[in-house]
Amino acid sequence: MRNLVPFVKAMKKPPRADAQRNLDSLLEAAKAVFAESGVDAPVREIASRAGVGIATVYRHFPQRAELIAAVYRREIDACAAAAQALAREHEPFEALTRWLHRFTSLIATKRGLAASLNAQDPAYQAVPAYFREHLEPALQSLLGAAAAAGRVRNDVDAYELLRGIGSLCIPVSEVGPGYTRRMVDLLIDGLRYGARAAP
Amino acid sequence: MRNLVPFVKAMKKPPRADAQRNLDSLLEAAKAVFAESGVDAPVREIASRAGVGIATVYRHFPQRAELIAAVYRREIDACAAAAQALAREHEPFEALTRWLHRFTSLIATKRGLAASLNAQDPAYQAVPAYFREHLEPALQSLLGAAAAAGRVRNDVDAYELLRGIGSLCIPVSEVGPGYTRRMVDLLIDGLRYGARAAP
DNA sequence: TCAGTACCGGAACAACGTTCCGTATAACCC
DNA sequence: GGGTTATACGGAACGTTGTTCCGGTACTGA
Repeated sequence: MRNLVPFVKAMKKPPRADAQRNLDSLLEAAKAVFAESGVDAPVREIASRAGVGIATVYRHFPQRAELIAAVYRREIDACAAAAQALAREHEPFEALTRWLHRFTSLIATKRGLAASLNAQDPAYQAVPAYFREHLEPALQSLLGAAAAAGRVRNDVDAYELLRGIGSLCIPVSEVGPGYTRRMVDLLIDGLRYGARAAP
Repeated sequence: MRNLVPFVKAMKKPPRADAQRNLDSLLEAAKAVFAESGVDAPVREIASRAGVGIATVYRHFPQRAELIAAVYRREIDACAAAAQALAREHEPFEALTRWLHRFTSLIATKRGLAASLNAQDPAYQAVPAYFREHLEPALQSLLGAAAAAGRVRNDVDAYELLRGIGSLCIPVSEVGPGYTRRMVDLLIDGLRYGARAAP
């Protein structure tokens, strides 16, 4: 039988029951508050909705960005996972555009998420980091496949494209509905301009 | 001789000499502070640099956006004026791209300006308004000429393009130098995709 | 049941935008 | 030049946020 000591050492004690309860209601409250007031909602509002003190929020999430990432983790992971399915079911360019549109609505439908993704404030830095870590590989492969098929140019960096679309998802005043979609499509058409089949 | 009364009535009294002095040092101070700390710099910092009280700032510029617009008014106007010269000296598509790049650097080189251009806070609303009023007509004519020449598609709205580029100018972390330029060029290539000569 | 400690809540501090009001002074008239 | 008035001034004060600190609470394990 293998020596279990290293595993036992690596295991950390489970958190206290009340701490876990608080964490759960915190995530639930944050999700609700983010939905109705945007991700910049005051910490106090999230805390009071969760029925906990302010310090409890900071104890679990020293940086606001970690809370944001935790709330949207599932959706981000699902978006990343969708890339493989799309690649199987569609030809490369179609898969790419469908995924980019999915990514767009992931970001654009959460009020303030796009803005926080692009914020300079160091408290938000973990948000783009989480996005990069999970979504860049997904886009990378779709982009590579479409380029190999000669449907898009091959000189565009996946992460930069991710950030560019993220910027275009920031809501803007005085524009008609569908603005974000039109701009993202324009960027996608830019990908197609000058595409050449691989030699 | 024409009746001068309506004109006299329309003329407003010149401001008090000290008020004008304060306005001047305020603009100068704001320009300096914006350059070194970005356009989000605290009002107190601008006031103290100008040697005036906080209330004086608010008296002249009730909305922060008005101060921003006032500081950059000259550069915005110059950018608008450049459109005509470019249209004279270059063929339509070349004129369009040169102008878009000029617009890009106007925005991207002022720290925080792009972000304030896209902010949702109503206190910043006058910034996009000023940009729209002065720059949309300029872009409109360049875009129309390039579309008429069949060099770019004709289904893109000038104001939306302005806002899209504005969003892409928001600085982003973890990307290499030239990111903004690459994204703007990608958008421009999108304009070219599917262009048809006018019938 | 009881000790020890992990965890809690809210007061407290700092930074900022914004408003208010008593005071100072430039402009005008005589 | 001197007095009067409207204009403009400055900074204190208030409300809202992010963030930290600390005295107290209550869960866990024996």
